[in-house]
Amino acid sequence: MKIHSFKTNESGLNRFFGPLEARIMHILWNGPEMAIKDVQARLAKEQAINFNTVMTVMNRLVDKGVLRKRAEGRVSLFQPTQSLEQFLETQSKELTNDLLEEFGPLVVNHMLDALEEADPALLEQLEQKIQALKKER
Amino acid sequence: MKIHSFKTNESGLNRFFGPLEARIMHILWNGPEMAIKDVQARLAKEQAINFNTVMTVMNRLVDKGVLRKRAEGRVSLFQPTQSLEQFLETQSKELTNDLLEEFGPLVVNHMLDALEEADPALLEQLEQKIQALKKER
DNA sequence: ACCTCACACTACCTATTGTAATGTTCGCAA
DNA sequence: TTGCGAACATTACAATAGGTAGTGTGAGGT
Repeated sequence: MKIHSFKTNESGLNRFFGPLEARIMHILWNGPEMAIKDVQARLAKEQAINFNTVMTVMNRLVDKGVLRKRAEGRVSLFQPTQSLEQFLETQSKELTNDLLEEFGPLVVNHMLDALEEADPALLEQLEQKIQALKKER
Repeated sequence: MKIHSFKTNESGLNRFFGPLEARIMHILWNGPEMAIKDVQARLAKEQAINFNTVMTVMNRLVDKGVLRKRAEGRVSLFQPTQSLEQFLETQSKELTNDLLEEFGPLVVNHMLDALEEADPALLEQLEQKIQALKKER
């Protein structure tokens, strides 16, 4: 399984995951390989949460292919299959492709408007990349 | 209500709607204001479908704000609140904004790669738009 | 007065996500 | 040796979204 929906009304990891899933991924991405208990302990700092709840969700994340489970003696250790950077890289690439595929020229227009508003420096970056590409040919 | 998820594993209208919803929107976008019965008739050409099923889904689309319902005597006539062009415009703009907001510079890189593969002509369009923007300032 | 047709209301099914009780297994300690 | 406890597995229930459809209601024409 994989991520197959990008939520437009959320932000950050919540765009790809449910709220609990997102918190779990956040923890695993900002720490070492962990057991369920460890993750639960972290989550419990904010508010009480049942061990089994965490386990179920973590196992679902394994099913989805975003976490890897490894048996270490009697406990299972979990870690993301991709680094956060890789994940964002993959997702943004996929989304960008999808967007172009779906909307083509329409997106090119919005791109610049959005780019300008968001961060004019990105416009520079864009232009330089275009120049670089042209030289290649 | 509004559209709040973009499905990466689908294509076309199915990225924004469920399969039946998408077929209904497709019909309404490619024809005049219609009654449920009319839509059902169109759908039924492909395969039998219950009138009430169509009604329920169409009413949900009204709740979501993508269809407008208007009473004409005893029947209700439906039509999209936006043209397909407007809808795609809105969606692509929103998605583009979201993408930039979420990923910033990361997207700028993918954008060009994707653009080149998809359609090098778009690259030209992009460059020209950048030039135009620079002149403005 | 009643029948029909369009619409409303309600409900059930599947999938996803959050939640958690119950069941199982196995090492270690008494 | 027995049995407790920790970790995992299994199962299930709730909510939401979407597809499906039965039953209820109301108004117009006959």
